[in-house]
Amino acid sequence: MWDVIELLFFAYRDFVGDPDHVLSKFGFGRAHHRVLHFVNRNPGMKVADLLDILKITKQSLGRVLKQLIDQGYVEQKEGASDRRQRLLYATQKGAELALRLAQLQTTRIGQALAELGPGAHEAARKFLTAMIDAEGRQQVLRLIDRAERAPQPRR
Amino acid sequence: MWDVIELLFFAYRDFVGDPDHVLSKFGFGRAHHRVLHFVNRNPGMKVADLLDILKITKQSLGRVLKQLIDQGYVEQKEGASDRRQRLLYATQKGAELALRLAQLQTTRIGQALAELGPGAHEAARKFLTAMIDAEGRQQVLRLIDRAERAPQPRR
DNA sequence: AAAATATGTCAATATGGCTGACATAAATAT
DNA sequence: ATATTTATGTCAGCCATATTGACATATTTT
Repeated sequence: MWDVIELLFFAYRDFVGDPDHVLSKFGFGRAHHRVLHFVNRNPGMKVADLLDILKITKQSLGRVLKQLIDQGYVEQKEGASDRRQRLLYATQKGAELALRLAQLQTTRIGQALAELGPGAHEAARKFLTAMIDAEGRQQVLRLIDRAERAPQPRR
Repeated sequence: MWDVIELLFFAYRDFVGDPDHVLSKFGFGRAHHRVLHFVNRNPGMKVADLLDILKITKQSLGRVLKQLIDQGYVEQKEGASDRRQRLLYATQKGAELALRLAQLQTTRIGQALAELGPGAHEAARKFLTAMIDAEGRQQVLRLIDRAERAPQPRR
């Protein structure tokens, strides 16, 4: 088990290291990446949803989100049914950056899985899923599933 | 691939969440955990080794390490052959805390692997290893291997 | 009209990174 | 024997990202 603890530490360190390097050139950090990633994947997301996913406070989110909006990576639209809501969308510029960052990570994942056999993707998915808190796990899977089958940006 | 990106985010979030909760009661943070963990696993480690593993600056390490030493979780000994070195050891108190934190994580890992089939441990290990930067990967594996076969605390 | 909700904002604080400069002791090289 | 390099520590200041608590606004629900 101890080996898994340490491998997870090192794997995650390198996994986030790729995008970190690019982000620093934009004056952004890991926090911006997370926000941009989830907004891009789930267009029309509410602020509250994002807070729930990231498990941070709205004050923490506020600063980062404001920067992304001010610099034109994310935009807000009033909710149609509930005008209090600010639905979040990645702009084209935002989507491009999100894609670029995700590609660094998918490249790493792709190479890793290619080194291993064919069942590796499924095995990794199952392992990671099982590592998530039992509560919340269904929610996470729903989120991913919904994003996966989404018809893509609706702006 | 995108699912793996997100699953890794959520899995890691919950994985470090367990110890974070305990650490906050001690006035410690994630940084203390990492230091204590590696020192406990690799008794007699040099400061330089630790810096290399954690990939942080000595100034960053300094503050955290000082707290662990001042509060009796870690102790330093002069290197036998090279008296400039400060070899690091977890005290009994430190080892106990490290163990407690590791148990939270091994419990999570154990439950996850138990949910999956018998080959899951090996599959997880291989996947995580393949996710680590190719350079450094051997070094990481050697580190883990050495710790694994170590005869335990030599103090 | 009152209460609850979604969001934003102000102010203060903590943690854990960073850079740069400088200090000390001990080992190594010339 | 002196000079250089190495291992470590420390001071001072900066930045990013998180926190809590209090309060403000607009809108929806009761």
